[in-house]
Amino acid sequence: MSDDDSAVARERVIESMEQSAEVYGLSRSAGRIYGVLYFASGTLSIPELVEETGYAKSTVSNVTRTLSRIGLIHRRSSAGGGRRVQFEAEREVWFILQDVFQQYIQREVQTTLRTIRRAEEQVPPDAREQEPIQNLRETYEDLEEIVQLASEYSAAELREALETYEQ
Amino acid sequence: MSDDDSAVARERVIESMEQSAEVYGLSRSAGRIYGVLYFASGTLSIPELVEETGYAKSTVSNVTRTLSRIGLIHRRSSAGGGRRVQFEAEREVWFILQDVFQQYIQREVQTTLRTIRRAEEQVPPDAREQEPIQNLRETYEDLEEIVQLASEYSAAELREALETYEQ
DNA sequence: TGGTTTGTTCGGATTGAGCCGAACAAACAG
DNA sequence: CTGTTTGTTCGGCTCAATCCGAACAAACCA
Repeated sequence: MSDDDSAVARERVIESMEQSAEVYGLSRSAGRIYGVLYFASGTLSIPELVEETGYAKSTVSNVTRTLSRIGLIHRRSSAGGGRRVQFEAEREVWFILQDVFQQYIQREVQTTLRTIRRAEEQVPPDAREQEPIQNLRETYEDLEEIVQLASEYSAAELREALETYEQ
Repeated sequence: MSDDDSAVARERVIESMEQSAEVYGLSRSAGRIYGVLYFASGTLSIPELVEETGYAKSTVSNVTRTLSRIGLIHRRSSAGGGRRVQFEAEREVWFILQDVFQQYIQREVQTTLRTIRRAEEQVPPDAREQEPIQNLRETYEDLEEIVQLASEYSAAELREALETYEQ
């Protein structure tokens, strides 16, 4: 039964997405809802997502909102037609990774860097605390630049940039 | 009071580390304990960490174990002397980021890739599920290579590799 | 040897996140 | 205008993580 095989394979991948979602600070339900949308041909409404995922309507409502906000799925407000809101997965996987990355890493790096800089200004130059703070700031400045540049490249470009860099 | 200023700045940075720890999947206590060790000159024992952080002895014991396992701090078992176990922070911040990165991203990428590959083998080539799975695999293969290469470079090298890559 | 310091392990309290069902609001269909 | 379908919001339940204190083991000291 290759139809069964396909269903099993699909389910495996979606389970894997549930796990990945947890690693990246999202909920399991977010992983499954995205997965169902990723494999769907076209768009799905909230009742359809309830049917496909088994989650409660309220859960689907909440999770789709956060997924839309981050950019993992898109809200297509169909003006006409019976059902109102339709959701579609962002299928460009690299975009998603960038979005998640941005959401969690870039923001963290920037707020941390701001705090460190303020702390460094406050510390007298001869204090014992000056050197470790400066050290911290310098690494985070590198990191900020790296994250910034990485977010502007495609996966293939990034890979090539690293592979061709020999010194 | 520049002494106070130093103390305040130090506290700010440690609080920032608590936050960062949470973002990277560690506990607040882990962030604080690392922070105290980062600013300490030399090593600290568990009782000293209890005194400095305000956490219970059991908490310090558990957290230092996990931090050692990941590589954020180092356990210096002083053979002689009154106190037994001494801890020292890994002060090379880039190493730490690599460790955390490796712990959370690299492992996730590899297990995901394994699952995707298995799923792709299982799916018949003409199935509707074939194309999205293949798409997923290709992006993750790029990602695996990127993460692998990135983990081998220093912050400065990585930054330079990205900055000099123009096409 | 007895007492103290150190470190780990256990059970339990507290907290927060995730999810559900019910209640509600709003749009649509008959 | 009344029913139904859709979507959001609210309160509550459950479970897991975090942290604490107590109990225990082991090393050190007098």
